[in-house]
Amino acid sequence: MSSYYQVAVNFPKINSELTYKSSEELFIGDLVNVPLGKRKSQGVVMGVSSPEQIDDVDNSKVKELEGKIEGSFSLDKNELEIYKWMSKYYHYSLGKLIFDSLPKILKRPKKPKFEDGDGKDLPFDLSPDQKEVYDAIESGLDSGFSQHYIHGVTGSGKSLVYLYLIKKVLESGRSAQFLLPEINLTPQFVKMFQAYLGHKVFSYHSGVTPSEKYNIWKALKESKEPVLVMGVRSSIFLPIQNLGLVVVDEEHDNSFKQNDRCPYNGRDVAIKKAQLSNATVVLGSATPTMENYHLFSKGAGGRHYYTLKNRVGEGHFPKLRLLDAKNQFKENDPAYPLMPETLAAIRKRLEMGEQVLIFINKLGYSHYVQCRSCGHQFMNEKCGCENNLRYFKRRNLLSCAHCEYKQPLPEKCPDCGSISLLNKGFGTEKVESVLKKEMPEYKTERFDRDEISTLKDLNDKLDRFHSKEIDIFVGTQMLAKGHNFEKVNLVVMLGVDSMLNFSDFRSTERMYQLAKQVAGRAGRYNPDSEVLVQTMTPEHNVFHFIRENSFDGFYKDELMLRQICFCPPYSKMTILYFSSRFRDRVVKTIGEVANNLQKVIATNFPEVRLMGPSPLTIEKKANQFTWAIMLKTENVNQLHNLLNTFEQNYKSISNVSYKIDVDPVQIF
DNA sequence: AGCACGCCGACT
DNA sequence: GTCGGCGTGCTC
Repeated sequence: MSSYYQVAVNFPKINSELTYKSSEELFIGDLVNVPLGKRKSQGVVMGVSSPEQIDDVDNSKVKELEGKIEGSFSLDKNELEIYKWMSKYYHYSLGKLIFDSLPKILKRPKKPKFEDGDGKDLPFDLSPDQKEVYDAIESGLDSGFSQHYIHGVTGSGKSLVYLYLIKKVLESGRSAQFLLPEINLTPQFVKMFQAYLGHKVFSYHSGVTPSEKYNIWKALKESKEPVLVMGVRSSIFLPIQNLGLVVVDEEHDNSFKQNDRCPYNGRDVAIKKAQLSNATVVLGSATPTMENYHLFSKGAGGRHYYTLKNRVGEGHFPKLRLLDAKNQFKENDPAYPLMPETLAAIRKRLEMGEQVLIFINKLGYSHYVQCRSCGHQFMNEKCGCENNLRYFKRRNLLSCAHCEYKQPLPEKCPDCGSISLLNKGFGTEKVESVLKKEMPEYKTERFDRDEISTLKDLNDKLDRFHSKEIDIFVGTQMLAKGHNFEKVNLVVMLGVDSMLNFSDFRSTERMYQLAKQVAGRAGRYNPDSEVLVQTMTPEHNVFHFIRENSFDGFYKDELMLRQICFCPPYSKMTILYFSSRFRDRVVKTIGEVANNLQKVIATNFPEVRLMGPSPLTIEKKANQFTWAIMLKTENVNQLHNLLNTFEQNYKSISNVSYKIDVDPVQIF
């Protein structure tokens, strides 16, 4: 006799379980092949029932499933729980979420090779500050779920506190998970942890091959001994047994947010996972997100908050110097975008035998190219995105930031034939070329994605900088994270105005975080180190708080603004996106959806506010037009119920597809 | 998301 | 007659 099974199917639009029958005995969590319409798909067994329990589906429609997936293993209760929570919270198909998150199931994986840690004695004692934080967290390690935040300035030794806590947890026989951004997960960092822990340490990131990922998965499922998993966002799905501690370092980092497929935030999933496992969770950052600072510093819901205010040893904080860049440049100024004071400051440092870092959050030579006589802007029709093409001079390419489109820069304007083309805006490549011209006696090189594509490139560049073969690094955010440069006491920030003008409610927060990170790169050993910022708005409040080194002041000021605009942490936010190849269809559909939602809100969910619809800043990307509706509320239940109502009633007319982004990080 | 089905215009 | 372009509907 065959049994009936409720299966979560790997299919985007199906977020309810489908019923199949099978003569083979299956269990909850088994991964199976299933027929779906005229095709085959995969699924996860979520429930088992006998024939008489099946009343909600026409019995003749129930199909036979095709058995377990070869080489697969079953998901345990903990794994299913976190996936189910995510599926509900992010309004995303459970089956698709699971199959997107699992490693590729291999029939013939390579032989695994895992090494135990060395278990050396810990090299340094904790400082009194660090010890205090450690003791407070350690005392709760055995008493179930608890949440902690370590707000520690760059160089305050957060990592050492993590290391001590992880060691303690492993010695008590439980496992630990350490989540961090890709850029901080260097082999050296992993080796450091491996050296002082007497247990297995798994490292999980984009460089790990599918075969190794599969083996780590399998090893964790079978392992009973305590392990440490150090990994990026996706490592949150690894089935770590007997989890006692979850650490999320650089909690504010945007790389924890996934943007394609299910748009989850790995940091928030990590907190939920710790809760479901009765584990301790520790978040850490030098620049907390407004949301978490608000929750933790108030001690909401029994959360704990600690600060580490001092740099270890003789550490110093660099001073902030602002240069007003208003009306500073004439067209074709040879030093553009570097002001005379900036050049002088750089030269002075170099003459003292120091090195200099320059940050620009933009790649390339110019932001866009414009014809001087007719004003034509280069945004080729062949590129399916409605925005200007960025210019890369060395490769002589106009390239799109949103798709793969590239073309050589034409000799003359396609509209009027003029050969006078103007570069507007600047990026790392432009600044590099200006410095090479202005200071040929010093060696300037770039540190960005354009120049560095492999780990080897990265290490080579860093080695050459550390050995003083290079005097000036011109880089993007790549340079702002994690590195420590002894001979650098001047960092210059350019192009920050485009960051501050951006119409995202988090733009000031991001400016503050970036400036703090950048400051953290320099001046640990020198009392007169400085961060020099060229800006059109030196009077902006954010600079005042950076200069005063007052994060409390900044957060207080910013919280007030968030309250006024009813933005997180004072509201919960969700964005609904609608896309189609045809603009009129998106506009029509989203208009109808907004009207219907307003009606449902008025009758059932009065605490939800709807804004829009409005087009994205770049309305057309890769030949798809996208518009959005924003929802804000303090009432999380009403928001989720409204989204459920929408999903049940939405019928895709003329192929307009939608995407739900709960807790968005990027706004349009 | 894909894939089949079916409707319609343009072709041998 | 029939090829193919694309709008519509469905997945236990």
